[in-house]
Amino acid sequence: MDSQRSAPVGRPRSFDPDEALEKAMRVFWQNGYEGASLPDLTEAMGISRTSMYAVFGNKEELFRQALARYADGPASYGAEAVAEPTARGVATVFLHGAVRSATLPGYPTGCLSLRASLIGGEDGQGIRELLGAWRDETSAMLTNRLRRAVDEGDLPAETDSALLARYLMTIGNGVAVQAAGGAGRADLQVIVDAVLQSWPPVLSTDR
Amino acid sequence: MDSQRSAPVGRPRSFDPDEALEKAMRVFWQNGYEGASLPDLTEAMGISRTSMYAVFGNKEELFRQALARYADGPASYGAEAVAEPTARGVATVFLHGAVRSATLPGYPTGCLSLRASLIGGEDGQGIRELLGAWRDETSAMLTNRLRRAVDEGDLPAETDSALLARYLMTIGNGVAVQAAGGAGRADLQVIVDAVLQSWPPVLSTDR
DNA sequence: CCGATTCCGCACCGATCGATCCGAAACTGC
DNA sequence: GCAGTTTCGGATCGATCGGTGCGGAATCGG
Repeated sequence: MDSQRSAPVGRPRSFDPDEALEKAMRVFWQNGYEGASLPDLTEAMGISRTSMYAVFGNKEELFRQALARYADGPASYGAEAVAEPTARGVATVFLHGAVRSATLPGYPTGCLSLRASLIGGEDGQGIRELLGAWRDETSAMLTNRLRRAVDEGDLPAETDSALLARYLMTIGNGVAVQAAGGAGRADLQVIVDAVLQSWPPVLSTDR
Repeated sequence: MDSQRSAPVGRPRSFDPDEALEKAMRVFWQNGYEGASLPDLTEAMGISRTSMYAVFGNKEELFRQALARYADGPASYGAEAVAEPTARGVATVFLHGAVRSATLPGYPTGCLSLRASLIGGEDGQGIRELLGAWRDETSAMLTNRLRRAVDEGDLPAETDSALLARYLMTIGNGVAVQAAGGAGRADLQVIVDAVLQSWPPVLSTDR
């Protein structure tokens, strides 16, 4: 309804919140949640401490919005993957997206949520819950999509779709860690191609 | 030479350094390097702040020794793997070891070095170098072993042993992340078995 | 020009970090 | 018993953390 406030009088905002959020995302991506200090963030965003609190509330809320931007941007390959018409396409887009996202030129390597989640401390509990929820959401999205593939006959009837989703996320996580450790895009591309070569994997529970 | 000091007179040590190091390792494993505070560590070790500094020097040195204990204990599967007579055995022991180590009952889930490495901050630089060195050491160990397998005809002649080692570490890292996220041992076991089902993987650089 | 509004720089808060220092208690060999 | 040595709890240090409050500069509508 009211896209404009009641009385927008006074000094206008001198910076672009979207651009500031982009910078904040990169800092969190690079340093993790607790590793990114307020001076780090505000300096990168080009705004003062005061403005950050006025616009975003606090550090945790800033991270929430940065994560949302991350999920819609560099990490949108999950949503892209489930839109593929075949299960093989889902796996291909997902793993290729993981490689591309973890080795984006001009961005930190690896995965933002991974760098931010593997932290201790009691204050980071809300952050861990947030990241856990996002991870579970991705997992559920993949699981549902793969189950549909089973129903459609695109995957063997005995396929455990949840386990197969976990399989994909395991490879994706490994790719992210490797990228954070300095692995190049070409190497990781070859690795996920090798994984995709044996699709679908034989996830036999019995041994 | 002199296994005993010159004049061991005075109050004897009232705690077992080895046992204390074990406790410290668990705390680091659970909370990461920066996430483990001095009170956390000393309380778990059952010793005072003073004693910790007297015995280990500082927090970073304590972590070094805890990591060494980790590498010789729960994470010794890397060394065990390269002792296998076949490349398939190497991969099997490595991946099964990764699963077992990441889901040890009574221990934190996941991988100590992963939890400790993915942190920012400027003070953690020495820690990151230490963990990077250990990772590179493992990588080199696997690479050399796989190269030997190529020389012995145990793997195809055109195999890129370094890339194949990276392939194994990628899966292992993914397993560690999944375990840290709550994945159970049985699921991860099935996943790595599926990976091993297509051994050796087709790591074709050309597409 | 003027009041209103919003920005920013800066000082400040309590809490926690790793690290150090000190006095008292505990145990050794003589 | 007596010195010598080491342990321990606790106070303390400087630095940094996330978060807040304040005053001045800048920019709007009127």
